Amino acid sequence: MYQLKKTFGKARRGEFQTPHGTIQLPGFMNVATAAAIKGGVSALDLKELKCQVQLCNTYHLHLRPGDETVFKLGGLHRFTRWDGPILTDSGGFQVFSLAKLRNIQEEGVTFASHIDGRRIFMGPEESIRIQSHLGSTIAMAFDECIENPAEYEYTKRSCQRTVRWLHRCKAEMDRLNQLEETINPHQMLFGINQGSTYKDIRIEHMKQIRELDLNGYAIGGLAVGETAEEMYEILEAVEPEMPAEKPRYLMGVGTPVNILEAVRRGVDLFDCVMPSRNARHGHAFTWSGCRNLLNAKYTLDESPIDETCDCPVCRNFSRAYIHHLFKSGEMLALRLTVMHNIYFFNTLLERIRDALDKDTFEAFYKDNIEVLGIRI
RNA sequence: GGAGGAGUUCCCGAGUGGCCAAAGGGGGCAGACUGUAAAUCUGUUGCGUUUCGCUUCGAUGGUCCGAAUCCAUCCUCCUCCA
Repeated sequence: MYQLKKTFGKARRGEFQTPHGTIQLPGFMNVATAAAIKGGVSALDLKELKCQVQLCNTYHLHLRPGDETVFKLGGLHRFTRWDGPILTDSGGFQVFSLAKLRNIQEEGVTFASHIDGRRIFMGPEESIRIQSHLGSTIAMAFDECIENPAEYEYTKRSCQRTVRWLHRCKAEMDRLNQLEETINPHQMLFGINQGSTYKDIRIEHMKQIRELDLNGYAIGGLAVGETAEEMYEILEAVEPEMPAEKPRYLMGVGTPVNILEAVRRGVDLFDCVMPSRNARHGHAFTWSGCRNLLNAKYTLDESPIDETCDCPVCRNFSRAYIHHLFKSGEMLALRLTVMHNIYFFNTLLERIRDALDKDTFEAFYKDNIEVLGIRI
């Protein structure tokens, strides 16, 4: 259940009530693909890092340990010891990212497992069944995330199929939520808008999927090669067609600048691997730009990653120490930098919410939009 | 004392007459990363006045139009035999 509390222009300050707690919006979801945030961060750390929601992946958990296994272990919440909301991605992104290993048909998609090469079939029903087994708070519809650039006619046909898949997802979810053994009988379903960079297809697709009265709506297939400007234009085109009384989720996005720009265009929810993946490569986000802790200039630098940050890492450790840990191949380097970056992204969204609450969003935007994009 | 083997650019290591400033790793320096096939990938790594010049393959001397590569002497290290 979504409650819109305040707006500034298109920007929305809201709350989303779920069976696992209320998500303050705009919000960031922390990506834990295989039921763990890469870099060694567990549910024990997440509260301290201001995490509201975890995102796990249907495809990965289906392959290993298997959704049946997670089901037998009581679902993702019990398995990972995270009691807050969990969103599961449907496997739709793997239709895009595993392009060389898959084959798309009306019924669904056949993948060659990236682990052992065996063929696995996943369609709307399979994806929803797996997500039901995982017991996530929010399930995502099974879609085709189209690569960029895409041909107009192909995009149109793909989106029509994604609509048919969405109806099948909804029917399967309604059925499974009725079953007695279902872990989370109140599992929610979000639909996903596609259409590549074609605004007319995007708009038409959005109009079709909003008919289903789902719990939320996502915009997918962005940040896959198009420019940031193109992405913003698509957001501006699609946003008026999105239901105002439902959360809006921009999938896989993005940089701090992307997030700020998207909030300004009416988006409520984000997820991105960037805080964790970039951290593993030494890249830290700060309130004065991003820095690479592997750079030699940090060898004797006793400052924290970010002088203005009050995360557990910045309160205790120096750039010089973390630089050394990276150089020495210590896994603590990854853990500390991932923790900082996750805290940074969650704090970014928290400050956006504060600014909306205090009617200072425009000033916040102006103060930060330039600096968040620079390299230091 | 005798016999054999080896010394290559920051490190390991390929190269046995010209296509060699010298493969491949590692290390160093930097870059990329957006619903995670990613603790991954890419570039670069002798010096300079940079479509060219200079110095460099243990040291010195030599053969040759041309030497990391062939010859001589020396230095250092390793293995085996006494």
